[in-house]
Amino acid sequence: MLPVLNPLLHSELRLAIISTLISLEQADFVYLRKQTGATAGNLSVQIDKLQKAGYIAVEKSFRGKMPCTICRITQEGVDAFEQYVEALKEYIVK
Amino acid sequence: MLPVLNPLLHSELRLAIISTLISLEQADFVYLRKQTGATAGNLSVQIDKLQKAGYIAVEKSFRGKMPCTICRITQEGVDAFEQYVEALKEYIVK
DNA sequence: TAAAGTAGTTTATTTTATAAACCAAACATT
DNA sequence: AATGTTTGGTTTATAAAATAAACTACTTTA
Repeated sequence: MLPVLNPLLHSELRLAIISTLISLEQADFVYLRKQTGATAGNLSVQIDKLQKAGYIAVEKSFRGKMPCTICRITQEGVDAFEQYVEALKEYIVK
Repeated sequence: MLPVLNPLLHSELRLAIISTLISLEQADFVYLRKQTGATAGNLSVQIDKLQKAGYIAVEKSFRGKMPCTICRITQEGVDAFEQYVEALKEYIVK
């Protein structure tokens, strides 16, 4: 039997967010929008889900006078991602 | 920008079906149920979608007196899967 | 012949993803 | 100084997808 794919990570946009944060360890909302091509609303919702799961940490501050939302991956997020990738390999590597 | 993941393949169950058929090139409904752990209803629906997309070919026959649904991957399905895997690598390989 | 099992399909429900609408503040224009 | 536009989001509504539950049709077994 094929392993279960963590449903929180098996979503294009959430995977894109995590994937970006894995190699960058910090990115703001605007950067994530550009990197993922997502709409602001969708990005906002998915960031929220990842935060509630403890996979990312979100810090709201200001850059100058503009609001700025900074995201970082947590250790829990790194672990979940690595497990997800291992499971995924069972599907895509013969 | 990260590439788009074919939404038809970026689904745990449909990916499991295609993944199984890639290495087996033929499998019946019962085997797919065991391999994926899916319910019969869900499997039926997802097989249908893959067939309508032209990614698999479905042949209904009888084994003795029991109905038997045999699935095979098509060339279109192989191509789509390979493209999907390439896109996915952008997400999971740093 | 009644009950239970097999191989599915159809339909209804729940969950998820996505888009559209909105908000508050900043900046730029006339 | 009001008016419109852009930025950086959030909230809410809608569409699409996954899943489960119910059903069908037939077979096997007791």
